[in-house]
Parts: sequence; C-alpha cells; structure tokens
Amino acid sequence: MALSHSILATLVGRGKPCSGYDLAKEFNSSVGFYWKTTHQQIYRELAKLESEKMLTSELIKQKDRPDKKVYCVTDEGRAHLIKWIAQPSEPSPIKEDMLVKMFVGFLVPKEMLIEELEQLKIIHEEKLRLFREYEKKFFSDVRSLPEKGKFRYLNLRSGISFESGHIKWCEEAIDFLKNEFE
Amino acid sequence: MALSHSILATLVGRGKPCSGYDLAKEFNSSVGFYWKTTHQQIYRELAKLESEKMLTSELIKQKDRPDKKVYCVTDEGRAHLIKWIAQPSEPSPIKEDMLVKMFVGFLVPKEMLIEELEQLKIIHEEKLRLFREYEKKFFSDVRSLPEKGKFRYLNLRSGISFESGHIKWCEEAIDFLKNEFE
DNA sequence: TTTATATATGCAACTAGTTGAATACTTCTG
DNA sequence: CAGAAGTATTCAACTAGTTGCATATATAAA
Repeated sequence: MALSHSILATLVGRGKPCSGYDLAKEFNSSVGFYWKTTHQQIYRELAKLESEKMLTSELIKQKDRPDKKVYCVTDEGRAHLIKWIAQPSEPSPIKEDMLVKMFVGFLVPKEMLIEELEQLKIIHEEKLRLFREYEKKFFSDVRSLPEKGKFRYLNLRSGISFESGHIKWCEEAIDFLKNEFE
Repeated sequence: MALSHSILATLVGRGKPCSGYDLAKEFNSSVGFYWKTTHQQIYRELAKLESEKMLTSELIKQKDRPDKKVYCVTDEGRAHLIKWIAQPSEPSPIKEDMLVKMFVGFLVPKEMLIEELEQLKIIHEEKLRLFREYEKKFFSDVRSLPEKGKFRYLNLRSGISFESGHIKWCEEAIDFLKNEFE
C-alpha cells in the first residue's frame, strides 16, 4: 500500500509546503485521477508521517482565514520515497464492480446491463474528454516541457489510454449483448 | 464495496454448494483476475453472510480429508445480489503504484524507471498471453456458448483489453523516457 | 522416514479506508 | 442580516483488507 507514498510524492511534486487542506484538494483533482481519498485520511496520514520524521510541520497564523499547518518533506522522507520507488511494484488489482455484475449477468435482463454499460461509458467518455482537454492545453508542445511536466504528461497519457480502453470495452460489450444472444 | 457481492456472485456462478476453500481457490484463478483476497477474509465474510441469512451452510464429513462446510445462496441472498446489480456502479479508483512513481520520476535516474516499466510490461504480457490462451481454448466459437459462458467471455475480453492497454502505455512511456528527455 | 503439498478452517492483531459529525472563521450573495 | 460557500482541522466509530499464526488430516515425493 502507498497512500503515505502518494502523499509524500504529492508534497515533493508541489515543491513547496502544503496544508492538509491543499493536499485534499489536489487529491480531488490531478492526483485524484489515480488515487481517491478523504480529507480525514490525509490529516491522519500527515500526523503519522510527521511522527515518523518523514515530514515537519509549521503552524501558519492567518488573519483572513483559519490558521493552518503546513508540511514539508524531510531528507529522511525524501530518501524513504526514493527507496520505495526503487522497489519493483506490482500492478494493482482491479475490483471493478461491473465485472462482478457481468459474471452473473444471466440473473438480470440484458437491457439492465446494457443501460449500466451505457452509463459507465458516458462517465469514461467524460473523463477522456477532460484529459484530452488537458493534453491540448498544457502538453501540446511536449519537447519544450520542463522535466516535471514530462512526467506528468506520461501520467496523463496513462489516463487517456485507460479511459479509451474502458470505452472500447463498453462498446464491445453493449454490441455483444445486443447481437450475440439469440 | 463489494467483496460480499463478489462472493455471492461466485457462489451463484458456480451453481453448486462451495466451501470457503473452494472459493479461495477460485479467487486466485478466474475471479481473481479482477478481485484478489485472502482465505481469511473469505471465511470471515462467509460467516457474516450466513448470519445475515444470505447463505446457508452444511457440514460435510469426509473420511479422506478434513471435514468441510459448504455454503448455498438463499433466495434472500439472490435477491440482494440482483438488487445490487440494478444499482449503477462507478468505475473503481486506480491506485497504480507506477503512476505515483512516475509523478515524482525526476527524483531517480531514468534508467530505474525504464527498468521498472519493462518489468511491469512483462507481467502484463504474461497475463495477456494467458487470457489469449483461454480465449482460444474455451471461446473460439462464441455463438455456440451457453449464456453463462457468454458473460464470462465478456469478462475475459475486458481483461484482454485492460492488459493490452497497459502494455501499450508501458511501451509509450519507455520510448518517451529514452527519446524525449534531452 | 522426513518433508512437502494439498485439503480445510479459524483467531488475533494490525493497517487502510469510509462515514458522519463537530468546530471555527471569513467572504460572498440575496 | 441571514444563509450559503469556502477555508481549515479533528474526533469517533465503523467497515474492509492484510499478516502471521495455529490446527488438523492425507497423500505423494525425496
């Protein structure tokens, strides 16, 4: 598991001190495309990482809004992250509800499955549309990007490939359900 | 979440009483391609499902091997499963370690990432090879399959699409790391 | 004969992740 | 001026999932 690594990575990626609130927001946008979580878990994990000396925190007093605590990655945290990167990682399990449903698809009318597949397809198409928009907006000239940007581009490409694959499968399954059952 | 649904689905899919041991084996082969778990969790979940009247159990005495407990899905369990299928499901989050690593890829030498990507690619290629073998062996004449078989075919197609997509992305990323960094 | 492998189930302790609520302050909108 | 929305943190209780251990029998291999 690696929520802690994900948090360390996000902090390192940002390159500047962040509050739990900032991280929670990031986890609902850029990073969130591959890692969902809640703000509670982030706050808890931050406290844990600090107790393990992976992070240091500083309390920032603010006049116009509530005070906040910003976190910085320590050298130890950075080293820990690099050590983790160096270890080979396995692909993550899938746990896709739709596949479980398909497995026992004979329990329900085909129309029900088709409708669900169509809804799923719409969700993936929407994500794909968003990713393609990002690609056009921020990554149209890949070669001129700074190093960090190139890595983010690769992540975005993964998202695009992933969503496209899902859409294709939805289409295949819908077509199959419509035509290959007598 | 849906481990319980996954267990119910597997039992219904099998169509005959199963022991926890049988299910654990199934979860490491066919179902396991989209859902990994441990035998402990299965036994616990089975006990829970039984207490909720979704399953009934029967103790089978065996001479040649240890006694076992086999489970059957009740009408209530079946209805519960169908109700779950009828609810729309969201795509599952990704949580792919490699993407987190890529996000902070600038921390390590590119060669390290390339090697990891190559190893990942091999894993996905091996899975794809296996899936294609299944496809050839059991699904070469799709039209003549019984209904259950057709749904399994769709699941297998999802696996094939998924693995192919991963392989393509690995290739793209390796190529990019080799050629698009000055 | 010892060892490994397969069958078969379960407890205890842990880590990870979710849900719901509470608190508190500020700015913007009606 | 009331209420909604945004900023900011935390507690408590729960569900889900992992790791390690314990137990028991039978067969096949070394």
